[in-house]
This record gives sequence, C-alpha cells and structure tokens, in this order.
Amino acid sequence: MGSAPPSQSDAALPLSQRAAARAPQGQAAYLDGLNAEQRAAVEAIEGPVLVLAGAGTGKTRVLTTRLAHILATGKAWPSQILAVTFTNKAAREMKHRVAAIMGEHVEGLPWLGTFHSTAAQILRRHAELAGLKSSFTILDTDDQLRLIKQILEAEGIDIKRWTPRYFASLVDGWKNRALTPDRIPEEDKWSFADGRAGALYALYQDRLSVLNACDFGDLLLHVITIFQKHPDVLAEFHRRFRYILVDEYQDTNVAQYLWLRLLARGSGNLCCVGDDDQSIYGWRGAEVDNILRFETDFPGAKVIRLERNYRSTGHILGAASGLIAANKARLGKTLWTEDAGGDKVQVSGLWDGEAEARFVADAVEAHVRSQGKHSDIAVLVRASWQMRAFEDRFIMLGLPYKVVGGPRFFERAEIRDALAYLRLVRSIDDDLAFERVVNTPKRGIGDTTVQRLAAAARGARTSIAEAARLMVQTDEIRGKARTSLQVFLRDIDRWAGQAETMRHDELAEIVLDESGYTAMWREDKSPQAAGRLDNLKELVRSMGEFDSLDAFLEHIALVSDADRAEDGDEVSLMTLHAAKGLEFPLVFLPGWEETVFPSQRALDEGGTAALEEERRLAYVGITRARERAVISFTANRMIFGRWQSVLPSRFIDEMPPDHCEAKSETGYYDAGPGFQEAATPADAFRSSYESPGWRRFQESQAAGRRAEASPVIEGQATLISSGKPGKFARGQRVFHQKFGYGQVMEADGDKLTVAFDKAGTKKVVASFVEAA
DNA sequence: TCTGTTCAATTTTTT
DNA sequence: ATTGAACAGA
Repeated sequence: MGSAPPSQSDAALPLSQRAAARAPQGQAAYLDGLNAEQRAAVEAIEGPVLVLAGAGTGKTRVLTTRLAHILATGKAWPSQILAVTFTNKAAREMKHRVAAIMGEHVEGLPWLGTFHSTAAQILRRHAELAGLKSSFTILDTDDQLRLIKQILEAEGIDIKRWTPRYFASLVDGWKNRALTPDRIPEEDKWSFADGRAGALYALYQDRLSVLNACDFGDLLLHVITIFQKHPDVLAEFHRRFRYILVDEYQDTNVAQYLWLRLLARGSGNLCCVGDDDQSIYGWRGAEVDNILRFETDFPGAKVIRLERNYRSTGHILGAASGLIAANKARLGKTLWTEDAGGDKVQVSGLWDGEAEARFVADAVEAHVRSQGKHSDIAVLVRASWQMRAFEDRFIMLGLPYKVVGGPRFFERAEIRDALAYLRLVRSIDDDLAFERVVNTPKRGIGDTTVQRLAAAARGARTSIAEAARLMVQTDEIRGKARTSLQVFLRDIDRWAGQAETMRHDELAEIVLDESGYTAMWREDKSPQAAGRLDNLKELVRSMGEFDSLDAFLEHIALVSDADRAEDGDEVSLMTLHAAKGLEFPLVFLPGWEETVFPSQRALDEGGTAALEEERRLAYVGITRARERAVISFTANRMIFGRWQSVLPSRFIDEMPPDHCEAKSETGYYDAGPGFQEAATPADAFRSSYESPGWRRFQESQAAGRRAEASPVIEGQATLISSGKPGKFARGQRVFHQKFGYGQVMEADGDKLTVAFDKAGTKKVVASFVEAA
C-alpha cells in the first residue's frame, strides 16, 4: 500500500467517537437497520468470532460496522486495530465505508490493508532480522521467473524438461504452506530436477537475499519466521493489535493462517468473516480447512451465521442453494429471502459457441429494449478463452461491453519497462531491472554481452552494473556494445543525479525520453503502440500522486490494478473468479458443459476436492444475480482449435428443478411434452436431443454453417444500405482499436466486413473503425 | 543482431 | 486457433 504506516501515538479518542457511542436510546445510529445476526456479529467484540456470511448477506457492512463499533465504544484506538483483506480493492472499499460511518474526524488510522501490504510494513521495520535491508525490493512474478530461470540455467538444469514456471509454482506452494527450504518434506525434493528441489529452493532464497529482494510469498514467510524467532518483536505487535479483523477468511492459505494465529495470540480478539461456500482459490493455496477448523483452532469461538440474503430472488437463491447442497465439505447454511418470487433460473441449450453468443447478445438487446441498462448485465465465464465469442458478437453488433479483470495495468510490458528504468535510477545495483532494459530499446547490447557481464558479476560478487563499469575499462567488451554500455551507464548516473533535485514524475518523463524508450514506441507501427504510449503517460501522471519515487514503487509492487475510470453503460464480461463480490440484476452463465465447467483440468489435478470447488464456483456465479440468471450450454464446442461434441455440465443435472426452467429461445426445435415431466433441466435437453426437432435443428444449423456469411445482419444491412450510403468504401484501409489495420471487404451501411492484417476477417460496426 | 520458423502449451489470479 | 518462446539461419 502506498499509505504511510499508521501513526503510533494517537491522541485521546476524539469527541465525535464518544458521541457516537452514546446516541439516543442508548443505541448508536450505525447499528440501525442491522438484523439480529448482523448485530450480534458487530457486537461480539471480545474473543474469537467466526462470522459465516452467505452470499449477499451484508458481509462488508458487518465488517465495517464492527470496526466502527470497536472505535465508538472506546475499546481501542484506531491504530490498535488490524483489518486485513485479500485485495486492495476490498481494503479501499472498507476504508471508505469506515470513514463514512465514523465521519472524517477519526484520529489515526487503523492498520487496514491486504495481508501482503501489512506484512510488508512489518517486514520493513524488522528487515534486518530476515537478512534484508529495510529498502528491499518486492519482486513480481515476472522478475521472479527470470531469476529462477537464471539460477536453473547456471545450475545446468534442462529447463525444457524442468521449466522455470513449474519451479516457481513449487516455490509458491511451499511459501503458501510456510515452508522454508530446510523444512520442505523429503518427497517434495524429488518433485524437481531429480531430487534437487530443496537445494535449488535454498539457492533461490540466497540469491534473493543477495539482491536484497523478496517475492510475494516471502513477505508473509519472513514475518512468520521473525515472529517465531523473536518473541520480543511478536510481543510488540501483540501490544499493538488489540483487535484483528479478517475478510474472506475462506481464502487464507497456511502461511496466512499461521501469521494470523501468531498475531491473535496476544489479545485473542480475532474476528474472521467468510463463506466456505465461496472458497474458489484452492488452486492457489487457499485452505478451505482453515474456515472449517476455526472452532477447533480457536477454542471458545463464537460462530455467527448470516443467512438472510438481501440480494437475490427466491428462485435464484433456491437454485444456488440446491446446487451447493451437493458438496460434502461445508459448514452448512440456509440462505433465505423475503423476496420469494421472481423468475426461475433459465437453462438453455444451444448448438455451438457462436449460437450461444448470438443468444446472449440477443437477450442483452431485448433487456435494453425493455428499458434495462447494459450495465445491469454480466456475462460470467469459467475461462477467459470463452470471452472471445462474446466479444466478437458484441463488437459486431456494436454492443458496449467491458472486460473486467484482464491484463492489469502494471503488468503490461511497457509499464514494467518504464518501472525498470526507474528502479535502476534509484539503485543501479538492481540487476533484474538492469537486464530488463539494458537493451530496450535496442542498443546493440545483446544476450552474449549480458551473459558475460552477469558471469563477471557473479565472479566478483558484485552487481551487473558494477561489473559493467569495470569491463568497459578493459578490452573484454568491444565495439558497439562497449560504447552503448558506456553511454547507458553514464545516462543512469546522470538521471540519478537529477533525481536528487527533481520531482519524480518529471524525472520519469526525462528518463523515458532520453533513454529512447518513448521514441521506440512512437516508431512502432503495431496497433497497440498508441495505447502503450497512453499507458506511459498515465503512469507518469499517477506518479504525481505520490510523495516520492520510493512510495510510488512500493505502491505499484503491491497494487496490481490502477483505479480505472469506472463504468459507462456497458455489459460486464468476466470470469467467475473475477465476479466474486459483485452483483448484477441479470447474469448470463454460458458454457456449462462437461470439460469446460467443471473444468477437466481442475478435475484431473484435484479430484473430488476440485469438483467441489468448481461447484462452489457455480454457486458464486448464480448468486451474483439479483433478478435473473440465465445458464446455457452447447452441443458442440471448439476447444483448442478442435471441434468437440460436449455434454451438458453435471451441474445442470444437479440444479433443483423447482427453481429452474428449461427454455429454448432459438425457435428451431420444440421442447415437446417431455419438458414438464423431466426430472432435471438436463434431462429435458437430453430428450430433446433425441427428438426429431433437435435433429432438424442440427441439420438446419449445419447447413447454415456452410452457407452463411452473415446470417443475422443480412436483413438489416440491406435496409440500412438502401437508406444512407456508408462512410467506408470497399477496398478502403481502416484502423480498429483492437484488431489494428485492415482492408474493407464489404460495406453495408454501418456494418463492415474487414480483412485485418493481423486479426483475420471480422464483421465490425463502422463506428468502431477509423480511416487509416 | 535480427528475422522467420517451428513447437508446445493452453483455467482460474492476488499479492 | 492462437500465442509465445526457443532455435536456426542471414
């Protein structure tokens, strides 16, 4: 987090807080409108408490109100409260909501941040106990991977057989389980490079410490180690944190659990909020067990269930509850709502992915025609490759949409390059940054040169930059490489000098210009180049919001998404994972087929546990809907470039029939009487597959597939083209934001068929392209 | 050093 | 189908 550590000495509780504590009728205003369970969860301040908060039961409200309540009753000063979340977004939201309840007058700030940012703050204070300087850098996955690759190569390991990525995932797994190199189980050592896993892990840790760097896992792991080895340090934090609040407890991994348990041993006042039914991050180390075991781990714990749902209609809730009931490993909750009626969950079968996208897009348009907004709607998919079909269709129709999640701002190559320059200016010994940009833009300093420098640096136990300084004096490096290297080193020194006096955002601009980096993208003719330049501008702009370069770098190391300008009126397209915590009046859940959802890969790797997690994912998906949920599946799907016929997901079988209706809006086949008697929606569709109607459907589709160029827009297109002439003519060169340059093959009013140079032939709406 | 070619991989994602 | 990364050749 970019925020400074909370102040350590708080003044006495401000008046506003005392007043809030004694509102009329002996009840504070912020407690109004809470139901009995929510209120119990807010008021049970002492001791361990587990709040099992089902979907849509007001979890965040309880958490923030509870925090406010602790302050208002004068039990603690802000700085004596620790509140941890998983994402920066959640932390931000909580800050806002606490501020809204308490007013702006609260003095001092609670420790409110992610596990990682909180751990980073603690670690900066005691870095020397972990063999680091408090100025340590935090590596992201990209740096981490390159470092691992170097180590493996230096150790003569065949990185084709043993990929750096796989090793990184092992390291991640160990750190998630709080295992230092000396603690990993014997059999794990044999999981990589013929028994060398442990030694390589140790080597990697050594290398990190030489670089004065941490990966994400280290932030927690180092703190745990420090707490275990230095009781005095732990005691300091016990004195400090009198109340601990944890959001999304079902997502914690072993390391986070241990970290919390160590901290909570002080006051014993630990409140965890979560929902075992929404645990969907097992694949990255989350242990549902943590939440299932809470009462054993913290004896005497109060468990409070929030079961009243304020979000969805009865049918949606009923469908979701019925589905999740198939899971064995759960604590069990019975969600209910006063909003009993509503539409049943619609389940529809389509021919293939294209038909499904058409079906969804049509339903979106219908919703908007009946006075709905695009922003009411979300399309939630299992895997991001499924988005493609919807994007294509939306683009073709000109439906406004946004992809939520997706590639993050700070992970984009141009941003990471720019940051590497800045890191280098801050510390020229940052080898990973050095290697990243020494030849970006191209300076004639190739791989061979860099390898030689790196080898020399290892030999002399110095940084690469230091080795480079020496080597340009000798004849070991000659020609172009030598001159370029000299210039490069001199540039960095000069910028470092300027950094002393100049504002850091100004400096950034100078560095990017003088290094030739901006010029590199200006000369780049690819369709993304303009966007990249914009991103760089945005980077410089956002730097201005921070006090120093260091503060900025810390911020971006731990915050992966820039605050994007929020929503216009757009359909949201995202993965089920990205949808957790969100809600929409109308939710589409396409792709419910075996192999796709539940994901075959997950099942292969994780067995029953993974199946249950997939089911929880389905549950999360359905419970995002406030008014209407539409599930769909197809008979055929192109997967990895191959057509496969697929079966409806087993989750469709498990959907409780009372809350669902099997519905076909394609009009190609009639459902027949079987629909009413069918035990489950899937049965209904299975019988319909056998029916002559289905066969007709299949045939008509197969025929259409061969013949059709643009079956849907044809009618409209002629209409429009007879009306007003299009702005674009056949053969014209055009530019599209997403697909780049191309040539118009066909122009029908505002519907164009464009052969893009890179992206192939697509149908797009004219307003989405400009003349090139 | 650059460019074209082949080859493999390919959920989900935060920090 | 698509993408990225590793390798061979100019």
